[in-house]
Amino acid sequence: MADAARRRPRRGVSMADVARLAGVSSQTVSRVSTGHPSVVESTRQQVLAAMQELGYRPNSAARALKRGEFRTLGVILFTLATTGNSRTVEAILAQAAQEGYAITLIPVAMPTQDGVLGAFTRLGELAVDGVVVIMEVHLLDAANLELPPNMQVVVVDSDAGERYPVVDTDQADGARQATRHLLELGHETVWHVSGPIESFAAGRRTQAWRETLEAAGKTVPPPQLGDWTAESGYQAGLVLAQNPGCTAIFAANDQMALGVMRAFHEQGRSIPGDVSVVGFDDIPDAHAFFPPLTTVHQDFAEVGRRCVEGLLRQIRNEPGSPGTDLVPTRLVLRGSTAPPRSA
Amino acid sequence: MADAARRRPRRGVSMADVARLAGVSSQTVSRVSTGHPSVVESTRQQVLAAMQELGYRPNSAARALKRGEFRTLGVILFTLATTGNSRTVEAILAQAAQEGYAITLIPVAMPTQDGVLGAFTRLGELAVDGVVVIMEVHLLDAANLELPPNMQVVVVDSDAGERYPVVDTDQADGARQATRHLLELGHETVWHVSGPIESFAAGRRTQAWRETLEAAGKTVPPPQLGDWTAESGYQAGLVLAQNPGCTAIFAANDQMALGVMRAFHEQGRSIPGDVSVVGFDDIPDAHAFFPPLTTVHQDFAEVGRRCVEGLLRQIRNEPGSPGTDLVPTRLVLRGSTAPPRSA
DNA sequence: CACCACGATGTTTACGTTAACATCACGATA
DNA sequence: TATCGTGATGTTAACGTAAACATCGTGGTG
Repeated sequence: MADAARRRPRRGVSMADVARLAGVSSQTVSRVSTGHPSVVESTRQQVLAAMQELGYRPNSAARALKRGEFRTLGVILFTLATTGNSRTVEAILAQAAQEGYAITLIPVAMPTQDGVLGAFTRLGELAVDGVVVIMEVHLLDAANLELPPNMQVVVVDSDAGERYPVVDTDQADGARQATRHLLELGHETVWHVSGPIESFAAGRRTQAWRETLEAAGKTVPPPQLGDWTAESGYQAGLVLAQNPGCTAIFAANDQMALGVMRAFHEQGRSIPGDVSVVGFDDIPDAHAFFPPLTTVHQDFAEVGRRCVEGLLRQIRNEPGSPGTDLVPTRLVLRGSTAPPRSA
Repeated sequence: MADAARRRPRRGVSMADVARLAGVSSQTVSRVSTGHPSVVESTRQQVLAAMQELGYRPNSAARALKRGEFRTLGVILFTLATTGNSRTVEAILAQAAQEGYAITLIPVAMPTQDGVLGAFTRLGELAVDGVVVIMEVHLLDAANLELPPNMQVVVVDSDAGERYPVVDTDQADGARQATRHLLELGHETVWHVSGPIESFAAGRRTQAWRETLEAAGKTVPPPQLGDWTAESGYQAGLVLAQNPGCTAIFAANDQMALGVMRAFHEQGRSIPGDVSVVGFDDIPDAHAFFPPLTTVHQDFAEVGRRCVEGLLRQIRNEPGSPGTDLVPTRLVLRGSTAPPRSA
């Protein structure tokens, strides 16, 4: 065990070491390492053998220094705990890997915990060629962090369209589809459990819900304010369950819909018999809820794909389409919605 | 808009540029940049002003090359889609940030998609000082990927204790607590919905469930095989619901428990009246399930903390405790369990 | 047979930073 | 006043790689 530490050389094996052993120049080693064509097969084999023997690994710092690029993208976020964030990151990860890029996660502590970031206070030191910001840009400002100048940026879920290219799910259209679906089933109006006010996505969903009701000439009930958690949905559900006139609910995400449904179950109200519920996100569990949840499907994979493509386009200095890039949503019909009893 | 591209210099601003503008040597710029004490205040201000004006950002590749370390840890995983993985990553992220380390995510495509990884075929090129492997090490082997020699490694959720340091939740104890709880409530025996066979964690949970039943002299019903998804839990639930003797179920994770409960609800069987259900993980939504789920709480934050600490200890060549580091679990009692009707 | 083209390989240099050492000015001390 | 120490700043070199250029040998062509 103790020799494990001893065995580890302070510095790694370099091209020069490999070159010496293989009896070639280090440039030839470099050529083998990068797959350059003009190396004769016999030489290549010698070099590969030497690499193997010494356990050579290219030093990516030196490589990045020489090439002027890291082949790494940063992702700035508050948390991975929300389904939306982790799925977006996963999609970005997949797409970036395909393009030969690595992903570095950059957590931003909330303003209240400032200083926790330690060495990362200065975003500028990051070894990345560009960043995807998965949060409200103004929250970044609030956290007293400034995106470095000359840094390529794409923003998700934000109103930063003026300042940066934005990729986002078509929040408004999704909310519109959800609300219309409930109206078309014959419900008098649709009640709403919203996300937190500081979220741009939540704001857009609420706004589209309101506009859809108004356009249909329906009354607009006061929205219940939630915070994305199932618990907040439960609390909202307890309030709504008091109201016998409430027969249709649009929750701004699936977790809150889950909480709402629990509240109604506990009150002995049936879903969708007494009340219809629609969510937003289409998390993997949504179809296993009781009843399976009708919800707005977000195409996170597509969001991730467009983020990476947009960012790489900027990095490669290719012409890009600025402005907001909207990824369409679609309503997935399941068992949590039905016409009202009276209909 | 077009000038945004033009404005961007091909190469960044270097210390030499700052030094020239500030009228000092680049070494002094370096000292300011790294916060070295022996720089007189007036000089410091000049340098800072020059940095500001030129938009200087230190080049971390050069820095890493010089220092011989990246201040970055890699996390190797298949997916972020499972709650366990994303929460573990989040915890690792938080702890690493506190230590001044960045996190690079390294997705490993399944063997069937080999080649997709492109530039990452050779794990060795990664710009990391060490890696956390969140997967079965033998699966890494199957994917034809080899951990580079001389790379510092910590493994989560694996049986690799012989080859690498391992940090893991105490799977066995959690499963034991869950099973015992149901037996103590008076149930004849406990049925089980397991995770996929290739998962070490799933195997340990199943094994501990079986041993607990045997130790109590109970019959061991055949486990239902799931794959962590709510859908597979639902399928298992449909099977178990056929069996009137089944009054207590231990599902290997919360999502499958969710599916199981839906199956029982659909059959008109009440929970916990007719059947008690226990999950594993304690995902945030678990207390919003209907009914709120009794489950085994995993301390992901602690797992992440110990991973990072263990890895940094290795990197810093400090004496570490090898072997498997088990993080305790605890059973959280909620509304999905009760004594059997007959009791 | 002289010359040239081309492919394989070697040599030089620069990427941006920082450790180590060198220098310099200034004030304290004998 | 000569000397020395101290703290601020400058100079040099090296980290590992790869682009650019240089060299060498071989085979083809007029």
